[in-house]
Amino acid sequence: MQNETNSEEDHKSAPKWRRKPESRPDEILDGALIEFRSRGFAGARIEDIAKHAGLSKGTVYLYFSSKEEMLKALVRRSVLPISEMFTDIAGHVQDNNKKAADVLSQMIQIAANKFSNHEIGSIPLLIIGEAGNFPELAEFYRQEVIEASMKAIMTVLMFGIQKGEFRKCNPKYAVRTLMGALLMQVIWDGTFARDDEEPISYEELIQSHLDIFMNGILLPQENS
Amino acid sequence: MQNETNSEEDHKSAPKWRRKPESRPDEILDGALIEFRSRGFAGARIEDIAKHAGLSKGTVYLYFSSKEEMLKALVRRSVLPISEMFTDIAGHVQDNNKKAADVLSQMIQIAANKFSNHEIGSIPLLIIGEAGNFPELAEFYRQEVIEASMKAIMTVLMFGIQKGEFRKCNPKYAVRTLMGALLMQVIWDGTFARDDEEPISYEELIQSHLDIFMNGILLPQENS
Amino acid sequence: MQNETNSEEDHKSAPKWRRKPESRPDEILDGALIEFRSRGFAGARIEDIAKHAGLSKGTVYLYFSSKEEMLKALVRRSVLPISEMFTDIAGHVQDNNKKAADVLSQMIQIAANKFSNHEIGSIPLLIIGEAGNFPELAEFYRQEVIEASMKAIMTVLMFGIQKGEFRKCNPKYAVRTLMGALLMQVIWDGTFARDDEEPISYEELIQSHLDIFMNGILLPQENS
Amino acid sequence: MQNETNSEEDHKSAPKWRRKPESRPDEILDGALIEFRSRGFAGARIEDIAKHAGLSKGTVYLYFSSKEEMLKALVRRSVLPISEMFTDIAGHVQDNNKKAADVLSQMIQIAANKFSNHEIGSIPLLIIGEAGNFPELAEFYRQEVIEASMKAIMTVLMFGIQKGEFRKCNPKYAVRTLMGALLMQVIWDGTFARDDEEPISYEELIQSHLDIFMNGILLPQENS
DNA sequence: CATGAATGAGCCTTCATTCAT
DNA sequence: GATGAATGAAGGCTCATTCAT
Repeated sequence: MQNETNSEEDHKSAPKWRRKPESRPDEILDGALIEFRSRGFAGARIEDIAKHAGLSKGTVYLYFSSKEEMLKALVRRSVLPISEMFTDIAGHVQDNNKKAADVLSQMIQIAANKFSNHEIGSIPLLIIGEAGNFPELAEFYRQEVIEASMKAIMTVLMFGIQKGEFRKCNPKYAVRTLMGALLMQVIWDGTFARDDEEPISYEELIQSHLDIFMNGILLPQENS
Repeated sequence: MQNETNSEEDHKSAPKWRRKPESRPDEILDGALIEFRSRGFAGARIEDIAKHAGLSKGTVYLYFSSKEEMLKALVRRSVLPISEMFTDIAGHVQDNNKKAADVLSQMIQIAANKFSNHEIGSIPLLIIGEAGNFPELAEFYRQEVIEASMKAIMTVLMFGIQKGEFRKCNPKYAVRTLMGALLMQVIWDGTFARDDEEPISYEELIQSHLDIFMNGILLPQENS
Repeated sequence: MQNETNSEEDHKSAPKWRRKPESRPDEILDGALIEFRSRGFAGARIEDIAKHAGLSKGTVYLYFSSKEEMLKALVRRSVLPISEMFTDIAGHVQDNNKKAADVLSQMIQIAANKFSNHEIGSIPLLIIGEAGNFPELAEFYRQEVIEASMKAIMTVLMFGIQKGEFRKCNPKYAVRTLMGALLMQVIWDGTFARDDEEPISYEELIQSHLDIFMNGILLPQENS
Repeated sequence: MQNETNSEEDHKSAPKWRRKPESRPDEILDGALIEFRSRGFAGARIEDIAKHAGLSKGTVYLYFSSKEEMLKALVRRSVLPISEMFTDIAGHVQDNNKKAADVLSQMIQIAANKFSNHEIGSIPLLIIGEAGNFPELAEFYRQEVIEASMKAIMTVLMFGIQKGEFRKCNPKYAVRTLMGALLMQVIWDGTFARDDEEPISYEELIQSHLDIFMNGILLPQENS
C-alpha cells in the first residue's frame, strides 16, 4: 500500500550553479513541507527532504538543529503571511463607509487567495495530522491563524449586526459557516483532489459561497 | 524511596491473561484510533495501542496482521455507519411533500450527529494526515463518504432548484458551503479544541448554519 | 527467496481416528526432522512441526520440554539404529574365514542401507548445519556414529593388512576414501537432488565404489 | 567494586568510527560466514556479524541490503574462485601427452587446495544446512560448483577409459568415489574436528586417496 | 561549508513457551 | 490430555543525528 518513494528521481541532477545560499533554509523548508505532507512527520526522511533542495543529509543540520525544528520553522513561516493578510485586509477596509458585507467579502477573498497558495494552505493539513504529537504547535497555529481570523471576522459580523446590515445571529457560529467552505476546499485540494479531474476554481467557489452566505439559498415564497 | 506501592498489581493477582472476548478487534481499533490520531500512523507504537485494550504487543497480531491492516480496518469500520447514515436520511425524506429545505436540514443534522461521534469524526482527520502515505485509503474514503454525501446533497439541491424552492446556483459550490461548517467543526474538535473551554454545541451550530444557508445573513434593506 | 510455507496444506484434515498415542513422540519427531531440515533449527516453527503430526502447538510440549530437546531426541533416535547396524555387521562377519574385503563390502552395504533411509540419513545433514549451535550434539554424533564406524572399518582394514590381503596403507586415510562416497551421496540426496532427475541407485553406486576401492581404476599396463 | 577498568576504551580515544576501506564488504562477509556457520542463517545476529568487522549493526546495511543478501553474496564470493580453479586445472592439463591419471591427480589436488581454504570450504556446509530455506542458492551452487566439477572429472575419466588407461566404469559413480573423500574431509573439518586433536593433513589424505582410487587396496593374490 | 559514513536507539514483527479452559 | 490465546523476549531493519574528512 505504502506508495513507492522515487524521490531520488524527482530532481534529476540539480545544476550545481543554481545556488542562492541566502534562501537555503527556505528551500529546505519547501522540501520538508512536501515530505511531511506526503509521509507524515514521523515518516518523512531527512535525506529525502535534503534531496528536494539539492543538498545532502548532513547539510540540513547546518540550518536546522533537528527534524522537529524544521516543522516548527515551517509553521512559523506560514504564519508570517497571515499578519500580512490582516494588513492587506485592514488596508482594504479602512473606509468606514463600506458595507460590512463588502468588508467580509474582501476578507474572505484575501484569505482564499492566501490559502490557495500551497505553501500556506498545506500547513493546516499538516497540523491536523500532527496536532497530537505537537500540541504547542497546534495551539500556536490556533492562536495566530484560526482565532485571529475568527476574531477579525466576528468583529465585522458584530459591526454589521449593530449597523442593522446583518440579521441578529451568534457570530461564533456564523464565522464557522463563513470559514468552513474555504477550509473544506483547502482540505479537498490537499487530500482528496485527483489529477484527473477539473480543479475547483477558488474564485467561483468563493463567489458562490459569499452569495449564499449573504442572501441564503431560498427564493422568497409568494404565499408565506 | 518509599516502599513501592504496586497498586496496579493488587487486584487479587489478576491472571496473566484472559480469554478472547468477541469484541477484541474493536477494542484494539479503539486504541489504534487514539494512538494514530495522537502520534500519527508512523509514530504510533503497537505496544501503546495494545495497552489501550489491556493487551500485550503480540496479541494484537492475532487480530491484525500488520499496523497498516489496522489502519485500513479502522477506516472501513468508520465507513460502515455512513451507509446507515444514508439509510437514516432516506427514511426521513421519503415523504415527497417535504420541502427540499427540510430535507437538507435533516440530512445535515443526521450527518452532524454521526460525525460528532469521535470514532467516526476522527477518521477524516486521520486520513488528512495520512493521505500521502495511503492514497488508496484516501480515495476509498473520498468515494464512500465524501462523494457519496456530496452527491446526495447535490441531488436535493437540484431538486429544490427545479421545484423553484431554491435560487439558481451551482450545486458543486453550494454543497461546499453546506458541508464546510460541519467539517470545520469536526476539525476543530479533533485538532484545536481545548479542555478549558466551553465546547461548541453541534445542535446550535447546525441550527445557525442552516438558517444562514437558507436565508442568508443580510437583512432586507429598505432603500436599495 | 524464502520459499513459501504452505505447511498448512500438507496434511489436509488428518483423520481423527488415526491416533496411536504410544507413537506420538515419534510422529512429532518425524515432523521435526522435516521442518528442521527445511528451515534450519532456528527457522523451524513449533506450530508447523505439530501440524505434521496432526497436533496443535501446545500438545508437543506434553512430549518434549523444548525445541532443543526435540533436536536432541531426534539425533538420539537416529543413533539407536547405528548400534543395530553394528550388530548386523557383527552377525555377518563372525565367520573368521571370510576375506577382509568381503567383510568391508558388507559393512558398507549395510551402512548404505541404513543411511539411505531418510530418517537416519538426514541427521548428519542436520548436524552439519547446527554443529555450531549445538557442539555437544555434534560431538555426540561424532562419537556414536562417525568414530564408531570409522573404528570398525579401520579394524577390518588393519586386519586385512595384517593378513596380507590389503596393501599397506594408513587406515585413517583409507577409511575416508571408503566412507566418502556414501557420505557424498547422502548429502546429494538431502541437499542437491532434484525431483526432475533420475535418482542415483545406492546399490549400483556402492557396487562401483567398492570395486574401485578394492581394485583401483587403472588397467594394468603391459610395458611398465 | 574495583574501579572499572575500561581497557577496551584506553586505546588513545579511538574515534567513534573510521572511514570506509574498500575491503569493507569482504570483512563483513568474513564475519557473516563465521556467524552463519556457527548459529545457522536464522540464528545469526546481524550485530554479531558486524562486530567481527569492528562495525555497528547499522553499518552493514550500507553494504548489504538484507541478511539474505549477505548469504547470497557469501556464496557468490566463494564460487568465483571455482572458475579460477578450473583455469588452474586447464593450465596444468593442456599437455595431451599426460596420462589421464596424472590429470585427475592434479585436479583433485587443486580442488583440495581450494576447499581446504576455510572461506571456500565452509560454503558447502552452509548450503547443506540452508538448502531447504534457499533452494535457488543450493541450485546455484550445484550448477556452478558441484556439477561443473563433476563434469570436468567425468570428462577425464571417460578420456582415460577411451585411451585404455582406465578400466571400464560408470563415470557417474566413479566421480563420487573420487570426490567423496575430499567432501568428507571438508565436512569433518567444519563440523566434527576438535581443537585437541591432530588435524588431518590434506596432502597426505589426497595422496592416499588417489593411490587407492588408482590402484585399489587389494594386494594381488598369488593363487586366484 | 558540504558531505555521507557511521552510529545506535527504537519499533514492527515473529515465535517459543505458558497456562486457563 | 488437548487446545490455542496470550505473552514478551529477541532480532531485522530504519533513520535521525553526529562528525571526520
